[in-house]
Amino acid sequence: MDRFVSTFTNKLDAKGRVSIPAGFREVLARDGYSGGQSGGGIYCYPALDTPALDAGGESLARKIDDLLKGLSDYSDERDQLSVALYGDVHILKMDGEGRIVLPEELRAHAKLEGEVAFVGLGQKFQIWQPAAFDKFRTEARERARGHRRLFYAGRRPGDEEPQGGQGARE
Amino acid sequence: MDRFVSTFTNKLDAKGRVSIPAGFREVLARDGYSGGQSGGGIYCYPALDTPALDAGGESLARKIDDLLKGLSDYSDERDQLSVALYGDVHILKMDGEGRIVLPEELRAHAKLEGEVAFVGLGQKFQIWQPAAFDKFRTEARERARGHRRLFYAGRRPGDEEPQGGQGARE
DNA sequence: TTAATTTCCATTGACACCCATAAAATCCCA
DNA sequence: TGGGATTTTATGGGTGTCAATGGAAATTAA
Repeated sequence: MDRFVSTFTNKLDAKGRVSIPAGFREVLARDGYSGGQSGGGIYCYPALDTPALDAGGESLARKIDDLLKGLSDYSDERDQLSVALYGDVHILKMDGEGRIVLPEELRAHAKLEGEVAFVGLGQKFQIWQPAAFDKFRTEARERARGHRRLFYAGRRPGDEEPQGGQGARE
Repeated sequence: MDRFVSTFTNKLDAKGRVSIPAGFREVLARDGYSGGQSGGGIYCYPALDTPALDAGGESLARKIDDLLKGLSDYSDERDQLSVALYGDVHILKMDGEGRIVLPEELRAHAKLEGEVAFVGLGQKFQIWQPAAFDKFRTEARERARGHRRLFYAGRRPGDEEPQGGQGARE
């Protein structure tokens, strides 16, 4: 696996620790995660538009860099984005059991307590309060339904989806 | 065989396991299935519009990737679509006997218990509760009959339904 | 020293892996 | 071409392993 996929719910203990799903740990390892001082760690920061946390490894960090490079050096826009993207970033490292500690600031933004949901989004993953995520997911599905029309535009009706009906039988 | 065709019904055991039809396993193997960590596994997620599961191999995964590539990186829209497309995906791997374990979330969406039907749809396949699929299939036929006039009016004769006959039967 | 982390160890339970059996399909040869 | 022999599938169940979790010990900070 080389991208974050699927959703897992783990427990946040009294010390603020939570296990990173084993599958995500593998992706992070491939992405150049190094617990050691030199490099990596997990990049984690409050999502801009939702009560969730964005998180990922080196490739996510590089991506943010690239995004900023595109903006001229002394623009207001760049400054604002820099603050928004870098200012709240926390670099988390895993303990021997693959757990991280979520700092208070991050927990507060996503209103985390008790249980947290890890949601794979391909190149990065998000951390949600499970109930909030359920709601968000429902809306996301609605919208995906709408977008599907775009995806399949230009195809012949009945292509791809089985709705055409005469699918297989035995 | 290089695509999923026909319908097979297998048993879901007490551990939530079910055998993938041997024919489908072959297609998956060709599609680059690799039990190993690096690559594939079977991609499986709740269908958007029906109480069924969509499933397939690498080519299905790539298809999802392609859909997301078109979206700008840090848009809210992308996050939502990512959730709908990646967040619900489960990566299932087969055991030595060619079985997969269906997680509770997936079983719930399709109301699976006891027996499950594997329905080949060419590039991917679906997993249904057998009774629900029967019902769906007959209703789909009704609808198809009703709409056919609209769809194909004015077309060249012989341009019949897209999926029409070649839908495998067994 | 007291509080707060971080590291280490123990428990639990889910799941991957292994072997066994039954049913079905395929082969093969008289 | 019929039917026994062989191989493949499907399915059931035992068991070892690892992920997730809880808590103690050790280290650092204040």
